[in-house]
Amino acid sequence: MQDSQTSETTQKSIEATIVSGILSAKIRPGTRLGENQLAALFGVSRTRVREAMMRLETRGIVHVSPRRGWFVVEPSAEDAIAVYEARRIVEAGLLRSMRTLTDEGSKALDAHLTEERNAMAAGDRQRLTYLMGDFHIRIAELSGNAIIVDILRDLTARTILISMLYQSEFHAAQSHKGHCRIFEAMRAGDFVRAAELSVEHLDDVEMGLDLTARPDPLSDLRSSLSLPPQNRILTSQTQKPQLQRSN
Amino acid sequence: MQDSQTSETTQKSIEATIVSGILSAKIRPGTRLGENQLAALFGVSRTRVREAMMRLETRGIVHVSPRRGWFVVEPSAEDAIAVYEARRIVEAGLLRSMRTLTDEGSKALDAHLTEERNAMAAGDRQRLTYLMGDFHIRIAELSGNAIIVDILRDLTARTILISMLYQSEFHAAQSHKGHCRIFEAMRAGDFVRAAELSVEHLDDVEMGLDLTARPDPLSDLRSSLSLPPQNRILTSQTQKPQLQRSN
DNA sequence: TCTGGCTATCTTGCATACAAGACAGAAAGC
DNA sequence: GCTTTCTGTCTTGTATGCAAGATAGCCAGA
Repeated sequence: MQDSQTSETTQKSIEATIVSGILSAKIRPGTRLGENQLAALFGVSRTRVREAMMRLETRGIVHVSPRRGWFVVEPSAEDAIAVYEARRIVEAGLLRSMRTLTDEGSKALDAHLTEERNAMAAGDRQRLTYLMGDFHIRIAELSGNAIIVDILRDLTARTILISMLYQSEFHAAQSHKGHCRIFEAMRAGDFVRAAELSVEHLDDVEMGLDLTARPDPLSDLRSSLSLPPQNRILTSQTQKPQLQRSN
Repeated sequence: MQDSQTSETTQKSIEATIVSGILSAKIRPGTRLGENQLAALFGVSRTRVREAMMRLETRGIVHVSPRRGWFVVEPSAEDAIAVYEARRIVEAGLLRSMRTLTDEGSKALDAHLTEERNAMAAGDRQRLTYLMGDFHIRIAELSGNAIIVDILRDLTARTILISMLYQSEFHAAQSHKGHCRIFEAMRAGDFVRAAELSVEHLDDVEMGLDLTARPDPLSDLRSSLSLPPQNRILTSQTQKPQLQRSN
């Protein structure tokens, strides 16, 4: 039992480790995830690493370039827009569907916002990045709907990758304020307002991105030669072939 | 190129074949999907079948019972409720986020509704099931956001599995009417109304389910012995161990 | 010096072999 | 007859081996 526990855990733990690495901004977009490397790291064979990679691929977090390797996705500008749009849709829909905020829920969010303040005070940027994303996941958890939680977790992971690529400076205080306002509205029972604030908040963050910054150093050349864009439009399954590494 | 095309296609085609089989109600919940069977069917080795199964598992469509086999999920009553809730959240959020309905979009939906009418007239229930689900996917496609489309496709697949388990009779005419009303509102540019109608429509369909019908013939015994419920609550990743087959 | 091609090496793609659990059905004991 | 145990078969779990593409670096030739 100990053994099967361990091996079952190992299986999903590769996946979970990578996702949480991204959520806490420890893994950058474009990072190469070699099957052999990970296999050695986790003490398993390539087979299981591959399984984890395939699962992450369907979650839109990782991408394989045939016979070159697995890479953490580098969302294009179009991807970034789509991810923010999807988040607005899901989060606004979620908040509008809520009817009450339980006491525990209120406490959980309150504690979370305190953590945000602490991390800001400590200047712990990695932790801050994690918390800023986690706020939205926590809201999803309040709904008790695991499907929505999963969807938002994956979208949040991608959001963090996006901000690592396109966010020049980190307006933590602003985001924190946005979170506080959403929480206020929720506590007041005004979920429609909370939904509106959530959309505004996501808009704010999106506006703070510099989507002209290119993760692909060839994109200007490409466009001046009027070649087709690197990514086909927003296909979450089919990702672009990576033509460059990030370092 | 022909070759690589073919092999690349094969890879995703197992996945796509199964999903479309479910969407058109040709594959029932609880169906066993043996690795060897599928491997023979598609003319590939178990390895690739397994990859497809893993992907389908992360999409919540398939489930593995250790050393027993892969099965199409049989959503529990709780799962069913969660799926409908998630759909209400996403679809309402989606419709509210829309600003215009293009001419092509209008034509596409109109054509779709005609197809629904035709299928009703022809009494083609399988096709009707497919179309009833596809309507919602088409709406998502109008948004041009592939992330939302993927999410709704998977949720729709699960919805169809749910209706195969819990829907005693099929109120096609009623659903069709609901779709028409949503389309009317959209064409009138009233997306808020469309969102409301969409929620109502999903409520209607959910109400038409008999969630006391048991996919698990042991559940009454289980509850009379006051054992813990078969499924932990709504964990989309961790599915229940199947204790029975459907035939 | 620059260009083109060759080769060595590293990567994933895929199939296969073997391990080990689950189950059904027979056989044995009561 | 009923229960229990055992064993053969079928399933997935996992590692490994080999094929084949991609890449980088070297070397030769202009």
